[in-house]
Amino acid sequence: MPELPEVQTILDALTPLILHQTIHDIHIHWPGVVDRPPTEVFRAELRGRSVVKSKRRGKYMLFGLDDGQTLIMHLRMTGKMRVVPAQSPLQRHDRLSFAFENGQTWHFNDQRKFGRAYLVADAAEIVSKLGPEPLGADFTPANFHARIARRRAPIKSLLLDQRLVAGIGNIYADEALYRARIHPLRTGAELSLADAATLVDAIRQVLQQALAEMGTTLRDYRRPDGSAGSFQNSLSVFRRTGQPCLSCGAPISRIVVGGRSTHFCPREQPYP
DNA sequence: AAGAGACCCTGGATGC
DNA sequence: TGCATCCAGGGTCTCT
Repeated sequence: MPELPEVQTILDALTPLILHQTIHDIHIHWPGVVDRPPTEVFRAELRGRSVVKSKRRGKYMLFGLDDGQTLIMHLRMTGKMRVVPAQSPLQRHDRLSFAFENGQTWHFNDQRKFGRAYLVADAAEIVSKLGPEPLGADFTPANFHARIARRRAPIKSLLLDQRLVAGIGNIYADEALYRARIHPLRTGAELSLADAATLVDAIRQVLQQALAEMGTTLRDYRRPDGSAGSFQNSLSVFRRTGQPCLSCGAPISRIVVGGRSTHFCPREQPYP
């Protein structure tokens, strides 16, 4: 569930708590959390290491280690991070814990077991398939339009395709399409260059605002200190089915697109 | 190649 | 109250 603004907010809060702290033990509470390498290799390689830099790529968190390897984590739907004293009790759904020499422990908690950890020599192994960062310089109307121009899938589905643009999930896809006044079922091929430019701008604006508000808390998302974001108070369409459009008053519609619930204003976002 | 659907899980909400 | 069903913010895989 965490999308770009939530992942960035979590990483910003987490980084100062773990940077340059030496890991002296690794506890894998549920082995499926480690995607690669095999769990015993994962433990052996990480013991004695420290994180020397961190960054976000799409919805992935990348932790550069002092030996040059990269620890990559993805929160998927319900993943959370917290850093607490070592004597603090484990919580239900804790999947992976890193104990530091400074007496603090970094826990990864994930109710639905979708989240994953990867330890790789080259981060590209995991993130090279991702499209451009939506807030980066190469996410331009011309580039985006060129990549969707021959696609017949609904634009809503294309926004969720991380190979086209990285970091957008269901909430911000719906919110961006509303701001751009584009119906979610319009296909990529139907969108003009001007439409693409409007959408690129809407994506940037909604993500920037959500970053400023520290993300959207619906049920599970929490920052590492347990506090919530506030963008849920700024949602225009997401999970507002039947409620009046903030612009025209028409009731917000909910449909399913590509298996995902999709919310839009039928008057502000007409199907042409 | 691109698109649709199943699947991985747990638990909260809803319906009977 | 108890039980069944549906639903969830993501990503990957298979099939067509």
